[in-house]
Amino acid sequence: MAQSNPPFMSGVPELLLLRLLDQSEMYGYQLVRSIRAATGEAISLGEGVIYPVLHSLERNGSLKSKRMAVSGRTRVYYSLTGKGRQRLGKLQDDWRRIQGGIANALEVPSHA
Amino acid sequence: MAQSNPPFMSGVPELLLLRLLDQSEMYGYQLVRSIRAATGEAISLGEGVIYPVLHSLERNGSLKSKRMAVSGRTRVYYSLTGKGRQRLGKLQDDWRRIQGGIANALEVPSHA
DNA sequence: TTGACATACCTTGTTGTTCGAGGTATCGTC
DNA sequence: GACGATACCTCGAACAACAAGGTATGTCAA
Repeated sequence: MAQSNPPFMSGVPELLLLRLLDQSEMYGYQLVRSIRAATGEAISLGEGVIYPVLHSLERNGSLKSKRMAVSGRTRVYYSLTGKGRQRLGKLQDDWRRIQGGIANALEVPSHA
Repeated sequence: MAQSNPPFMSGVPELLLLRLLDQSEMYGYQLVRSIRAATGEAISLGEGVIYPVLHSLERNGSLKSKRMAVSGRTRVYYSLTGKGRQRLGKLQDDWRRIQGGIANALEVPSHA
């Protein structure tokens, strides 16, 4: 990971993408902005992250895409497949487990 | 990351180590078990993760160590330095930001 | 006494994946 | 006709988590 955003980001782009696309189909450039909005500006992912993840998700059958021309520009809309929904479910479970585990570890009375 | 355990683990070993060592000094092998306990069995890190992180944290001045012989075996006890406490603070902030951002994204009324 | 298991330390190589920087092209507008 | 926004894309670097493997000592039971 060439982080510039701090750590804790592994798996996050995939989770966010699947989650947003489960709500409505979207195209890449739109997802870049939606992620900022959906996370309350807490997380910002560049196009250099979004597109590769989108492609690999499509390659492994979690997403399907359709190209559409909108006022001269081409957009590639992505939506979830059954496999994608399954993958989303698994990632959400994993996330909750890790998140809960860390919450446990952090909530213990502080040393200071 | 060679994940086999699921994703979402980047930065987590460092955070957990610093957090536990902020509460009391401990040695590596003990930390392996403490992490399982502190996270309610949600997170389990092998020695192959713990020791390298411990070493790199010591190298960069976040931890200091002292060797102690206990009933024939050598233990290396680690404790936080000022820099380590600072690092812990930063990581906790980062974690809370990411965690909050994802919570936002996930809590939106589900599609289904 | 030997075998197994827990304790306790360690290193190596693989592998994925995030990220910034860079690249193309169209549209609107000033 | 230049600029910024829209919209797609690729490449290489850096990092770090992980499994597997390696050493050695203590304890306990068969």
